[in-house]
Amino acid sequence: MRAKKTNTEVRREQIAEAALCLVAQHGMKGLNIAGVAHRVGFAPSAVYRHFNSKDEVLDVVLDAIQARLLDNVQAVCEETTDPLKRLHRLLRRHTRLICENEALPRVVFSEEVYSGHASRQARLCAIINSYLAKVGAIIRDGQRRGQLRSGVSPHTLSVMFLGLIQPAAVLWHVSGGRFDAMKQTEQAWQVFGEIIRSRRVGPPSRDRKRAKRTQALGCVVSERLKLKLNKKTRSTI
Amino acid sequence: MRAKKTNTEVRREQIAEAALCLVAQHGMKGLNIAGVAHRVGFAPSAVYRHFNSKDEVLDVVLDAIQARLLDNVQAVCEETTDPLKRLHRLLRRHTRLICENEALPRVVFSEEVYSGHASRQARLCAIINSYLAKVGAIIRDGQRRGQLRSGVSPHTLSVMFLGLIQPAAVLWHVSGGRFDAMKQTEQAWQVFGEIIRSRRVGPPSRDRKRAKRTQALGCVVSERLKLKLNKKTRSTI
DNA sequence: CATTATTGTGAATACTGATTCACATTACTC
DNA sequence: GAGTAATGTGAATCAGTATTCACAATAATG
Repeated sequence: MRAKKTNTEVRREQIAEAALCLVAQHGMKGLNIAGVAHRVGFAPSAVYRHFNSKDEVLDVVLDAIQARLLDNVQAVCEETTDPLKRLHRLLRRHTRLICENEALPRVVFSEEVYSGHASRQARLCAIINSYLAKVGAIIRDGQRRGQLRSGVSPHTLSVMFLGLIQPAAVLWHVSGGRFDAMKQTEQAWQVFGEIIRSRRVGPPSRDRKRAKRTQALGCVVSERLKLKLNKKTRSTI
Repeated sequence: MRAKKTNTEVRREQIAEAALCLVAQHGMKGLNIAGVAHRVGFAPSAVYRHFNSKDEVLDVVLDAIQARLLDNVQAVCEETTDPLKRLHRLLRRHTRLICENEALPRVVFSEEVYSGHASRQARLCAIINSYLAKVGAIIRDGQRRGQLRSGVSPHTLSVMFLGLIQPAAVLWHVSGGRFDAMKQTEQAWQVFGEIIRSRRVGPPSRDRKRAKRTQALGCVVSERLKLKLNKKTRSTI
């Protein structure tokens, strides 16, 4: 039974989808031309009508991953304008995305992307940075509007934001789903959210007369610490 | 020139070291029997005098990684008894460990460990959990001694602690060392340290008469939040 | 309908890497 | 020093997988 002749654009999408699916099920070692072809309903050699090499298939897989990550940011930005809510929702979305698509971490951390091919590693770096930039923009916006604490660079905070998700995702993954990543990130958010909320800056505790709080959960940070943080604010990336 | 006959115990260590070195230089794909043998000064087939399979080589590599991680914890525990200092130093050590040994993330996130072989994935899970348990013990100790805030489970905080390191390490790695992971974790520590320091628990801000701070950088957390966090405190892992 | 470009197929190729094995050499034991 | 167990070697085997190619079928075009 010969496969029906189908337009290349359609085939490319089918192949990308099949690839993601295979990775989710069997990891990157399951991402072979024969497997992809079989899943599409192909002979292996047919793949080469639509891609020049396996590497090109991986490239479109990365495209798909980038799209999903950035779509999440856009979605939360459309859902609400409150920076805290945006971050909270993004946290949830991101966690869910990773837990529901095992393919993502598998591709990202695969030899071929994470530490193999230099050009793809650079692409991954660019993807992460574009994501961090968008998260950073949300944070910066919140700082300007006075809803998020200033005194810590948005970039540092955006990396910390990522740090809420990553270990939870890793644990979820290596525990075979037994670790509750959503619960962990939710609890971590309570702690993290507490510290990124804006608060009045007060003097050290010896002189606490001027320390006034404007938020129910406000914290006090010393001027000294604030300066210290500001000095180190620019990352080299 | 024939390699000198050497005791199996010595050979096993040499092979494990060679494997780690190869992974650091060329990633997991560089970890092949021929490469290991060449680095030891062997013929490939000689490896099988000391290991039954490549899988067993990977197992001792995991042993080595586990040892390095846990050694760091023990080291900081011997350096100081102050929980905050312990965590801070562990953060530095861990970051340095990962940045100086690219092999670690490459092995941990490799297909063979992270998502391939189920038994090795379980071992990785056990390794991470033993690490988290030790970090959690430091935190619990600090809570009991009143130096770290209570109201958040040590486990949640230990995962967050890991979250300070992981994204920094990932960025350092994919940026080819251009991202300054030490700087990032140091800045993140300033923020994180601020929130895990102990503070007196006060009522919501409406009734702030009872809110007293015992620390210069103390923050106030509502009873409501504290209860909420306590409820979710036990992880399922 | 005839032509042509596109797409699909199966076999063949080439390469990589783990593993085995019969045999050689060396250290150790008595 | 003879015998034995441990270790090293080179060649061969086996399996998997990307890739190519000559040819077949099909859709599109005129």
